[in-house]
Amino acid sequence: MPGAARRESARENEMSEQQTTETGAETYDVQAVQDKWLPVWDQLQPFRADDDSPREKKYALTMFPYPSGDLHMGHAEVFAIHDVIARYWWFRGFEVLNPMGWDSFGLPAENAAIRNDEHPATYTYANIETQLHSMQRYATSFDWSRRLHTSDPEYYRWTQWLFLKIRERGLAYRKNSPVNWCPQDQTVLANEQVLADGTCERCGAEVTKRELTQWYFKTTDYAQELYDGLDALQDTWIGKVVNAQRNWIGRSEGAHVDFVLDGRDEPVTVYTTRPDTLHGATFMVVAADAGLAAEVVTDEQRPAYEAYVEEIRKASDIDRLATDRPKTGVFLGVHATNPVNGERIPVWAADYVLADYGTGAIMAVPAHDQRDLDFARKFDLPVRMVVDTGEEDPASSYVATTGDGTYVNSGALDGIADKATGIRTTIEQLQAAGTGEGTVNFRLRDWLLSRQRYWGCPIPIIHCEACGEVPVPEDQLPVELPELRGADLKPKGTSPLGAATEWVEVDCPSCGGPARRDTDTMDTFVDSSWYFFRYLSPHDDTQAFDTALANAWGPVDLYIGGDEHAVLHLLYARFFTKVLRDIGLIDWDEPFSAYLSQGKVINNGRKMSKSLGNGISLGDQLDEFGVDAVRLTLVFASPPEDNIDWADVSPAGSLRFLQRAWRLANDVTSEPGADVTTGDRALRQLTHRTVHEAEVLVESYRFNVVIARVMELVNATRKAIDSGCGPADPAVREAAEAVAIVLSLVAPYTAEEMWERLGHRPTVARADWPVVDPALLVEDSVTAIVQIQGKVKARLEVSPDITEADLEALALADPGVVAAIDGRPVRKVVVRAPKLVNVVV
RNA sequence: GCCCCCGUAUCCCAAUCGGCAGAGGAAGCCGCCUUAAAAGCGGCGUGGUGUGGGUUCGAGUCCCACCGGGGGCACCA
Repeated sequence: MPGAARRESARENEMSEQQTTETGAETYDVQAVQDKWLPVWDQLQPFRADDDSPREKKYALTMFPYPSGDLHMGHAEVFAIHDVIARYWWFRGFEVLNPMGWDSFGLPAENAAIRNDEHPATYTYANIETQLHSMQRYATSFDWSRRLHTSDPEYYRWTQWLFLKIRERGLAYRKNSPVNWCPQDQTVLANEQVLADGTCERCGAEVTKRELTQWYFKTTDYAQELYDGLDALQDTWIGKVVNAQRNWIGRSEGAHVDFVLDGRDEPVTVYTTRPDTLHGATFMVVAADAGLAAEVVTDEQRPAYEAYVEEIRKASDIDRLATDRPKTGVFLGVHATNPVNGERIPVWAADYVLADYGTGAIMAVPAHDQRDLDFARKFDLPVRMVVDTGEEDPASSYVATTGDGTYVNSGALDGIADKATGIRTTIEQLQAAGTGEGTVNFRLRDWLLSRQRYWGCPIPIIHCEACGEVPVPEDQLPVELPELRGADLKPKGTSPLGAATEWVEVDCPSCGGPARRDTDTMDTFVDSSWYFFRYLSPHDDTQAFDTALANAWGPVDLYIGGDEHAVLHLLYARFFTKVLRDIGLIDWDEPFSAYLSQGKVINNGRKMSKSLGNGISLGDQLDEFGVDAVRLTLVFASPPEDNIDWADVSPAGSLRFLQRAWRLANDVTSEPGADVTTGDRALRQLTHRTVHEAEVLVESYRFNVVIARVMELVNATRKAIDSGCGPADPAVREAAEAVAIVLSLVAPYTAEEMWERLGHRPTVARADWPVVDPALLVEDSVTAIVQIQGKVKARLEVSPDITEADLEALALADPGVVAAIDGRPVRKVVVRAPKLVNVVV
């Protein structure tokens, strides 16, 4: 048992730390320092945000956790990173809103309740208390007065209210459609919750399809704005997240083209990104599972069509998602007319055309689209090249050509050699003829939010046979969950709420007749799409949040979280924000001005997992090395967005450093307030440079480098004490105080202890950030390098404000340089005073 | 297949505007301390920046191609 062995050795360390060394020097007792300061901070409450403060406001936000068990290494990392920023903002004079809460609805609690025959709240709230305790011990700077839980009726009352507001705007609707169904969890999943291999992201079961009537939010109404908004976030959000959102929204430009179908009044509209290849359309394909196919199929072909639909229904999602599987399809017996050349082309149904993308129908141009070409080969349909790219004719090569080329067989386009012109010309033609138009299409679908589970926010709708969907009146909110527990919650394909008869059966609020409550609950992503508004006034029982407060504090200045939410949660929160703006509740457009994602904590190159037996227990690490050393290790290991391999880092080394820093405070012998201007200049310069760099580095999230700089200062101060200006020099005090203050961003216990030993009152967290003296940032002299052909040949100590002419003269007079030039004619001299001279010969 | 990001020492990682490749840590090695070991303290930097081109007085940094790794999207028309 390595864990037990580690705890054993930790206990031995503690015992030895309580003794003093033979020289009488005290040793740093990690646990005692932690026990000492936690209650002091608890009393001082240094991080409570005041809404009425005259200071400039900052909103620091970290994704709130789901309460499953205790905190783990991943939480420890994100809280450590987040705390650097939050504490830094306080130091720099901002009033900082730094709240924390729990995303406390969700499946694990429900599963635990079934397993243990209890209520999901039991598991949920017990874990919240455990995590709260751990977060406090971890010395996070959260303002606990703003704590919230999304599973509290006081919270979900307003989730329901927002749902009704969104519905009033026509942005929530029900529709019957095939949806992703997880047979394991017995619930519907959003597209986002189905992995690329067709399995459930939560339980790994193979996802199937079901026809159900479900609630949706119209995220597609905001597709363009959600896409365009990313431009403004390009520089302040971590790049990969912006890229992931762009890919997810999937904007494409193309055209709608109308094809008249034999015997049908309404033309069929197809979506294409290549309207310029319209002359090469040799057949049309409609999605086999769309209503259109069933409608237009001829009686003669209907049996074949129905057999085909039956066949593809049986295919699993995994089969469907394999990109290299052979094309299948069936002829529908009808023909369509190509609007640009009047040609009649056959209409087929196939499953490679998706019902819910574009119009669910395509024009097939086999010469210039590989999928269409594969289909054409399979069913022996004609292939007509209309863009001559110089490559072999796709009709014989079986390789579709997609590049630029010269148009052929394309009427008015013939001879044009530019794709953009071809597309534009065709769209103009179509528009003039009234048979098509340029359009923009998105991959993004509407957000399916119904879940057939218990432990979530009830949907505040009553279904009445006479009145239809009736919203629960606002004064009757919240619609609280009925008391269900244990076996009542077992998945059975319909929502467990349906079994709570007394709860379900209600009088219609509109007509008073018998009616039934909606028995689904909302996707928990709804809860987390607006929690950052609720933090502004979490106890307000008159409104979801206060508009004035939202406009004062918002948007969030920096949001930190995991990559796993790069698309879903962040996109939904952006959607909610835009809707709330349109409702008139806020006056800004984007919820998170900056976004930083933290990497994962892994071990030995692999994700930590029970099955691999490579898990690292946060609790064990904290017991062995202390909170500060673990926090320091996590922040120092790498830039925040990189993964941290616990096998590559050294919490023992972190602890060693903290002890060295702590010892500085003990060694300082000058009094607080000593006149620093008389202190050792070299050390003072380093101190001021370190503080200045810390500012720049924190603001650019390079926290690992901040720590390296503090380590440098600690090393230099140690040297100054032992073999330099000595412990009484005020510069040593200045350095040690700067170390304590900067270090408090990441190691609050050690910093607090140092601060006290330096003769100050707690808390260092609210001490004055050192004022950087610009005069001390200027070097007394700098080393100028002299290069010949870019190779360093000499170094010169010069004044930092030397002129270019003086530096050049000095360089060319240097004996080493003269020797290196060796009499060759100087062709050019590049001077960058005061650092460099490059002589070209 | 399309789109993003990253390759620096044994390892984790630094390197404002293109300007001396090395700040910090880990490991290792050498000392000091110790009866000894561990811990502690002090010291030592070993590669020329994945590869090949290009631009430039000068490239880790900019451009192109390729290789390797990671991520997003994907029968999305």
